[in-house]
Amino acid sequence: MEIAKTYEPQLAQEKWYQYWLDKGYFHSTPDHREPYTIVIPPPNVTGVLHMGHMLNNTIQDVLVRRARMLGKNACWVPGTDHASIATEAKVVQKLKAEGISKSDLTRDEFLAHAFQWKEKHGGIILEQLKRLGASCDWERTHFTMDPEYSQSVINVFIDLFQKGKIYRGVRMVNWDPEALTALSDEEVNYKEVNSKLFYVRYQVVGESDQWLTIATTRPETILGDTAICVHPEDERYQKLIGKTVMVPLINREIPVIADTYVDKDFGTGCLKVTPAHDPNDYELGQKHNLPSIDLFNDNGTLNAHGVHYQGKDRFEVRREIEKELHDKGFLVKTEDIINKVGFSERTNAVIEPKLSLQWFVSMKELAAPALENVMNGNIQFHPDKFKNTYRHWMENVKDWCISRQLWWGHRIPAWYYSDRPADYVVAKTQEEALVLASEKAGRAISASELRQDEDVLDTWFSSWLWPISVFNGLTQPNNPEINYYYPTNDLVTAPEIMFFWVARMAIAGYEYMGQQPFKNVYYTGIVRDKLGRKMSKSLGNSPDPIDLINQYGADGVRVGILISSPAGNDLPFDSSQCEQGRNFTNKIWNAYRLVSSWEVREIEQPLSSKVAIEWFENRFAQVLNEINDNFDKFRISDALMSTYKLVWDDFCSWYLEMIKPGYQQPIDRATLEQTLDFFERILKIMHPFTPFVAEELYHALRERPAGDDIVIAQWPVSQKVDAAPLQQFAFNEKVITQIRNIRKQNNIATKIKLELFIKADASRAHAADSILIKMGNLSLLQYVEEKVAQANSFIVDGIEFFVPFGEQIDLEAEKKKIEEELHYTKGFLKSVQSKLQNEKFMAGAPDAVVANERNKEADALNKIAILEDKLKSL
RNA sequence: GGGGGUUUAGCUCAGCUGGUUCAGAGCAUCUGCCUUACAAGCAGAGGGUCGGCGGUUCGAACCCGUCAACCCCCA
Repeated sequence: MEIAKTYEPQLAQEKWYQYWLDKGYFHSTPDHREPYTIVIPPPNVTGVLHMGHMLNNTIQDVLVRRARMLGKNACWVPGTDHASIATEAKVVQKLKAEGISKSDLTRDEFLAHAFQWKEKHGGIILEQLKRLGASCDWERTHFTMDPEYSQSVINVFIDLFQKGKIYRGVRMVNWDPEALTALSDEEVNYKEVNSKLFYVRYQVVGESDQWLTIATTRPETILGDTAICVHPEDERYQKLIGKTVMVPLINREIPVIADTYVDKDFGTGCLKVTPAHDPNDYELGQKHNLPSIDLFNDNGTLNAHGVHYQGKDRFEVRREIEKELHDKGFLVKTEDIINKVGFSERTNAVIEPKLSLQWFVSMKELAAPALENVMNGNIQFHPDKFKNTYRHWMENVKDWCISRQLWWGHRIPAWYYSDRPADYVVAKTQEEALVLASEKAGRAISASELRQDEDVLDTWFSSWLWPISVFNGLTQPNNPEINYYYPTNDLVTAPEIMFFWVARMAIAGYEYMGQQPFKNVYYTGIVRDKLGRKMSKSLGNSPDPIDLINQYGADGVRVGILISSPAGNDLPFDSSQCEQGRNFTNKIWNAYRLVSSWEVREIEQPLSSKVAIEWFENRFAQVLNEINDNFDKFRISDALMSTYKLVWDDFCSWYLEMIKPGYQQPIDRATLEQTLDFFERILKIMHPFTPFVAEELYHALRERPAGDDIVIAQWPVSQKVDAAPLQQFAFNEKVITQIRNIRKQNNIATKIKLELFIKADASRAHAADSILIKMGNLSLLQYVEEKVAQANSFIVDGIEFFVPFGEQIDLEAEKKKIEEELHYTKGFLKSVQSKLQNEKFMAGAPDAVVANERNKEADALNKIAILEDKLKSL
C-alpha cells in the first residue's frame, strides 16, 4: 500500500482522540499507584482559546502524558471559572444589544439570562482543548458555580467570618464606574497617560487679595475639598498654616493644615485634600479629622454636592470646570504632565477611588504559612526568581476586598434584619439566618424582615479553593479522592496571576487542608507577537489557535509553541515555529515510510549495522538521561529540543543512513528488528510532545494486541551509557564531515566512490571503519605508514587522512587552507605556552588544569609538525 | 517612587561551583545537490571584542563596582 509522502494530521487527530476517550485512558480513579495530579487553571466559562491557553495547556498535557507513561496515576482535572465581572459584562452587553437593560431586570431574571449564556458558550473552550490533544479527565469537569462547589465557597466564607478573618467596613476601594462594582487592587492596571496639571488659586480668608495656589490633575474634585495641606517645614507657607481659604466657585471655607506627607517640590507644594476621592487624601483626612464630601454617583456622574454640575460625567465636568475657573480668574495656568491612572482590568474604565462599605478578608495571619512554605522550598517555583516577587507581595499583603456589586457569582451569605449596618448575621441558609438573627436581635425575626446582602464574592474567592473543591475536599472532608489526589503535583500558570490566584490557593491550602495545594508552580511567559506586543483581542495580533491546528496539525502547533519557551520567559510567537513543528512530524512520518519499505531477508547482518546499533543504543541512553533531567528541572523546551535532535539528527540523519540497505536491497532481520525497537522508543519519548503522530506510527509500526497503546505505554527505562562507542562515533563523524567537505570543495558527486588512506598503524583498524566506508562512500580504506602524495588531506584528533585527488587538482587552494590552519595553530600554541611559562599560573592553577594545558601544548606541536610536513610535500 | 529581572550570532535562547566546548543550540542566511524516506528534504559553510567602562584574579560571558538600555510587578 502506498503511504502518503507527507503526514496528514487531521485524520489521525480525530481517530486517536476519540479512541483514547473510548478507552477511558484519561480517566483516573484512586488506586495503589502513585498519583500525579494537575488542576487546570480554569479558563473563563465563556472564553475562547487564545495563544496563552495554548501554551499553558500544552505544557500541562506534556507533563501529564509523561507522568502517565511513567506509570503514575495521572489525573488532569479540567473545568471553567464563572469569572463574575467578565461574564456579567458580556451578558449585560448582549442584553443591551437586544434592547434590554440590566436595571429593568430582577436579579433572578438576569441570572436566568446569564445561565442561558453560560449554557450556550460555556465549554466551547473545553472542546477546543480537545483539539489540542489535552488529556484531561473530562468526567471530572468542574465549574466554580456548580452546586457543591458553591457550597464550599459559602462554607469558607462562613468559617472565615466565624474565625474573625472576614469583616465588613468602610474603606477606600477601587470603584469601576462602568461595571458599577468595587475591584480588588489586583484588578486595577496603572497606565501612564498624558494629563494636564491645573494650577488653581484659593483666596486666603481674612486677607485682602492673598492667594494660595495648588496644583491638581483633578479639578472636578475641588468641590469636595475639605483642606489644603502644606509641608510643615516649607518656609513659603509657614504663616498660612492654621488659616483658612475659600474653595473656588462655591466659597466654602476650609483649613490649611500641615503634614510631612506633602512633597514640597511637586507643583506648588500645596496639596488640596479631597478625602472622599483619593486614597492618600483619605488617610490625611483620617489623621486630621477632616470631613469627607462624596461628590460622585456610582456611575461617575456628579451628585448634589456638584451643584450646577450635578448629573454630568466626571470628565465632562473636568472640561467645563476648567473654563469656569479660568473665566472667574481662579485658574493660574495649566501644564502638560504624564501621570499614572488606574484602569479597570475588565472594563477599562478609569478607576474612581471611592469610599464604600465592603467585605474584607484579613490577610496578614492567613498569609504566613503560604509565604513560609514558598520560601523554604516546600512549594517550588519554576523559575525560582519569582520567589522574590512573591515574598515582596506576601510580606506587604493588604486586606482583600471580596465583595463585588454584581449578580453573577456567589451571593454573600449575610442577612440583614434592620437598617442598622451592624444588624446582620452570616448563615448558610435563610432558615439558619432567621434563627441566628432572632438570637442576635433578642426577638423573633420574620422572614420578611430578613434581607440577604445584594453583593457577590470576588471570583478569586472561589478559585482559591480550586485544588481542594474539585475533589469536594471541603464539603466531604477526608473523602477518598481528596486524600488521594491532594496535594496536587504541578500547577502551570501565568506570573500575572501569582497574587490573584497562586498565593491565595496556597493560603487556602494551608488553612483548610493543613497542606500545600501543589508541589511545583511552573510559570509560563506571555505570548507576544513578532513585534514584542502582547497578543490581545483588541490588537487583533493573535492567531486563532484552531486555525493553526487546522493548518499545521495539533502536534505541529504543540511543538511550535514549546520549541523556544523557557519557563518564565516571554514567548515571541511566530507561525513559522509551527511550520518547524509540522516539519518535525513529517520527518518522523517519512522515517516510518523508509523503514516500512524494507523487505526483510535472511541475510547476514552487515558489520556497519552492528556498529550503528551499538552506537545508537548508547546514544539513545545518553539523550534519554538528558531529557529526563530536563523534565525533572521543568526545562520543557530543552527536553523538546533534545528530543527533536535525537529524532532528526541521531536517528534519521545518522542511524537510518548507516543501516539503510542499498536501493531495492533487502535488510537483515536482526537490524530491522532492532530498528523497529529503536523506532518504538523514539515514538515514546516523542509522545508527550506529539501524541497524535506518535500513536499513529506506534500502531503502523507493528500489529499490536488490544490495550497496547502508546498513550499508556511505559516510558523507556534509563540505561547505563558506554562511552566508548560514543567516542568512536564522534571521531568517525568528524572524518565523514571532512570527506564530505572534500567532495563539496572539489565538486565530487556523492555517488562517486573515493579512496581514503589513514596514516596510522594498522592495529588501529576498528569495526567502526565500516561506518566510514558506508557513510563516506569509499571504495577503499587503507592504513599507510607514509604520507600519500597528490591527495587532499585532513587531520582528525592528530591522525592524518588522505583522499587522493581525482582528475581535478587545486594545489593553490589546498596550500592556502593548510597555511591558514598552521597560522591559527601557532597562535594557539603561543597562548598555551605563555600560560605555562607564567609562574603565577603554575603556582595558582590546580594540577588538572595545568595537565590539561600541557596536553594542549603537545597536541598543538604535533599538529604543527604534520601541517608543516604537508606543506613541504605539496 | 519601591521591588525584581534582562542584556551572549540576524532572531529566540543554553552556557552548572570562574580554568577545552580556541563561546554552544534551534531557526534564519549563504553555497551545492530533485543522492527513490522526506525540497516540509540532504550535505557543507559563514556569522559573536558575551551592552559600555573600571576592578578582583595566574585566568572573567560567569565575581564586584559603575553607567546605559529594555522588561515585569507593586504604589
